[in-house]
Amino acid sequence: MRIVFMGTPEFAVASLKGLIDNGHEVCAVFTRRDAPKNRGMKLFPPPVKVCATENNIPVYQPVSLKNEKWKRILREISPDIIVVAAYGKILPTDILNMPKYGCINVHASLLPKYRGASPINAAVLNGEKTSGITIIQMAEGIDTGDMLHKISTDLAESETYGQLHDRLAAIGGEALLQAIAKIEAGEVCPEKQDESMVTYASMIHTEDTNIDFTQDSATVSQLIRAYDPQPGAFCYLGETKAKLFAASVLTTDGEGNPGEILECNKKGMTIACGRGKILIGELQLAGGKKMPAQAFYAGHRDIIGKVFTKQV
RNA sequence: CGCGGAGUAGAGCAGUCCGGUAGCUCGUCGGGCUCAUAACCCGGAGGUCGUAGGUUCAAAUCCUGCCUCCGCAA
Repeated sequence: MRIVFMGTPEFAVASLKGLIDNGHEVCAVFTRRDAPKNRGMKLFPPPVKVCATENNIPVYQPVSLKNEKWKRILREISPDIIVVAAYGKILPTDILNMPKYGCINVHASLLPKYRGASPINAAVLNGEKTSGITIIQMAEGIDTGDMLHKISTDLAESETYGQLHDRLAAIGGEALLQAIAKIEAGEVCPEKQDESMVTYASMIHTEDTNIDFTQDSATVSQLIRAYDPQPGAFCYLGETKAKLFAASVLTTDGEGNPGEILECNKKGMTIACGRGKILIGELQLAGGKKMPAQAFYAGHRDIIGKVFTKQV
């Protein structure tokens, strides 16, 4: 089967590698354009581009697929199927219908829950016990297509976004291969998504990652883990911005002064929430590197009793 | 040249403004106490202060170049 792969970030690399390693014919890779990033606004190639280049697969980086030029190129490649994984662009309807088997998408949630851009973060943020991968037959609209294949996985206690991301990326690769096998064998039975169960996980904004310690410990812990390690949930210690990582719930009851640092030891930093307490394993202050809470305490022996605040 | 912060023992920090003996907490090593310990007590090791120059009797500290790391913004 001739496959065109479309994807951009690290999450998609596992799927692409899975196709390559299992001998599928990946004729071309579409990915977003190299974007100016970070200090100095240097250009960075998307991870998928790096992987494709290493495997000598032609890479295309269109600004918009609506342009006739790209549709023509796709027609020339004439794939049997287009596999999309976190590509970050909308595919026009005529491209969705172009290949024999259409376009399928590797989505990192159990649809119809968490359609949209940040399904993995959303699962952690909302304290889900289970998440997974859904392979869908792409249709118009964001993640609306019929479901072809699903693999679910249970979240570990205090699992972070990063940990779940890596697991789901790997599972995504497996699910994709299984789905393609079913398609090739003609055994797919598309299942409609239950529209009454649909929820959305939209793009992450900075304010979403701002920690509010007046909430209960479970909610605070989930928020921190939902953005751990990237981009990192933040609050302030005095004037200094601080990102907190490796959060877990210590207690779920007991009133406290929200944000107050109660204790610091080898296990981490204990912080009071509106209800209950959480433990923070690592933190990072503006300008500095991420470090274990114990290391931070070594250089800041006066922090017990100080308070993390939502705003300066 | 997008804006800004920072490099001092293995880790985290102070000292820099105002030049003059290298300091703190943790870890580590040795010893002690203890039924025991992540607790406590005593002692030790470990740093050409990122790097290259400059100023000076004297530079972690003042000046200049370079390297590296980090936050913001995208």
